[in-house]
Amino acid sequence: MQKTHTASPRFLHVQCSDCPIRHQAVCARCDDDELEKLEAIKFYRSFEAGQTVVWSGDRMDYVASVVSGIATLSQTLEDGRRQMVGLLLPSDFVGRPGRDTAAYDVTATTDLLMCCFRKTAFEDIMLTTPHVGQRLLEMTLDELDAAREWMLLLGRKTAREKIASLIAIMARRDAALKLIEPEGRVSFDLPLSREAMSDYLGMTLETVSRQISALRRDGVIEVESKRHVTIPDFDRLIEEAGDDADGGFLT
Amino acid sequence: MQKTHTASPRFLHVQCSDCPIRHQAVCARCDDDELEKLEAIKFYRSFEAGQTVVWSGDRMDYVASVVSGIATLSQTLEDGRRQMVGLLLPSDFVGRPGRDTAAYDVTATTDLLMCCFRKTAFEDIMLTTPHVGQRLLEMTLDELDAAREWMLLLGRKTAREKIASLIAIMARRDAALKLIEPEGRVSFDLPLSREAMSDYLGMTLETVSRQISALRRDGVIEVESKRHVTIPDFDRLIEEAGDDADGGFLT
DNA sequence: GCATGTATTTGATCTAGGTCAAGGATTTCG
DNA sequence: CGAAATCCTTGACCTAGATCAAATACATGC
Repeated sequence: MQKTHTASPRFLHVQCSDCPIRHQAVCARCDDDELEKLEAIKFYRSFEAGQTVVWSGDRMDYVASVVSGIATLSQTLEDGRRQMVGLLLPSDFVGRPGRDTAAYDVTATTDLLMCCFRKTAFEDIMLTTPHVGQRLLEMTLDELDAAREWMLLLGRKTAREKIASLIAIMARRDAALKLIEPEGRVSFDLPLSREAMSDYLGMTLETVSRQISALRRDGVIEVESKRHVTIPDFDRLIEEAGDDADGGFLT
Repeated sequence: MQKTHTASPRFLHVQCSDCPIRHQAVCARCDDDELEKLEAIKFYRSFEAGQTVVWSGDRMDYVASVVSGIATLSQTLEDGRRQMVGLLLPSDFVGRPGRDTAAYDVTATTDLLMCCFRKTAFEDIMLTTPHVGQRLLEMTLDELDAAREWMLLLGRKTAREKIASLIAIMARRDAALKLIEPEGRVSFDLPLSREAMSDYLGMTLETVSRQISALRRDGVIEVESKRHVTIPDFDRLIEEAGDDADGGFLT
């Protein structure tokens, strides 16, 4: 499943970490000329943990890429039930060319730095620079795959499987950013609060907490502090996640 | 939310129904020259209701667009739990340029006719014809939005809301194909079996059946035969679906 | 150090929806 | 027409996870 698409956005991010503009996966294939054009229309915005970047329905006249920190996309029912529908880690892209209002609430989960491009100017660049559009298509298709894996999780997995899946996803993405292969023991910080996890998984935060405790009791994970976990045996975790062999590129 | 992207794939389908090749939303903006190139690499495939088009992981060396009938994309856990992750109605697109194996099981729910394009040839056309890629990006972004609305449904809606949502979605898509606005009374055939609905909604077919009965008892829908329903008051249905005002372009 | 506030864990209970099982209703095919 | 196969409905019961409530950890500012 993953073999064919050569590079994931995260990976590109790491690859080019010495050059600020190349942090933007979307322009990974740009030459210096093109980067200059992008440079001209870019600006940075930063947010504190907990701040809202935009509300669903608000005008959003830029597209952006996460430089550091974590943001979430979520949807809400009028009575307040909330479902996360996107998790943005460094190098992930937000915003939709061709649409001028945000479709989801975008929230900074940690302190967040985003590199933004004015939308209309970005659209112009897309017209003259086909590979930016092509790259965006690849990224969107990856996101669609992730969303569909996520749908399987939401619709059919048990609470325990959901938690195991999420921990595996976070471990993998963390490892990807660090360029460490997830072999054997893996140790990392959970970037999400219990509440955020519950929004991600479509369950309550109490159930999240209980299942984490259960996985700890059963030796699937070790919990050093509330936020720091170690996975003694990654394969065991994957098994608990109920995933198909190859398992997720869930964003 | 919907205002900005000008034309949905379904709409294009209807608009161009006199020209077979234009059934393919992806080439809606092609000129005659370009259509000719597409014509050269296209072929048709048909399937009977219940047949599998491809299994997840199988080689798939074409991309395709549904001409008539209905297909589903679904994912399965090893123990057989199944989640539908895509519903393909006429004019919808399947397949991913740049990937050579199917990521999901594709199944014909009804008799199905697909218009296929050899993948490598299609990719070549994409390189020389930017607007095909652009159109594909638009369509993919629409699908991603649909997937995310679907995630909200799977993660947070009650059984009753799920059924109401699904009926609303099917009614809307049916209406879109017929170019009839869903005002007042709407009457149509459910294109899915109870089991397929349960795969869509992440619940059991018994619960699907019970909730349909409940909505009938409460006068939200009228059920003429197992498969034919009438919606006396569309707004009432939307309210039952728990949706935000604007409500779904759920595929 | 102490008060205040927020995040997390854990317990006790309840319920929506799953599971198991039995009947109807429709279609298909002889 | 009747047998067989599907598909759908309904009932009785049970469990995973929600809900309500309390206790515990961990910060932060004073």
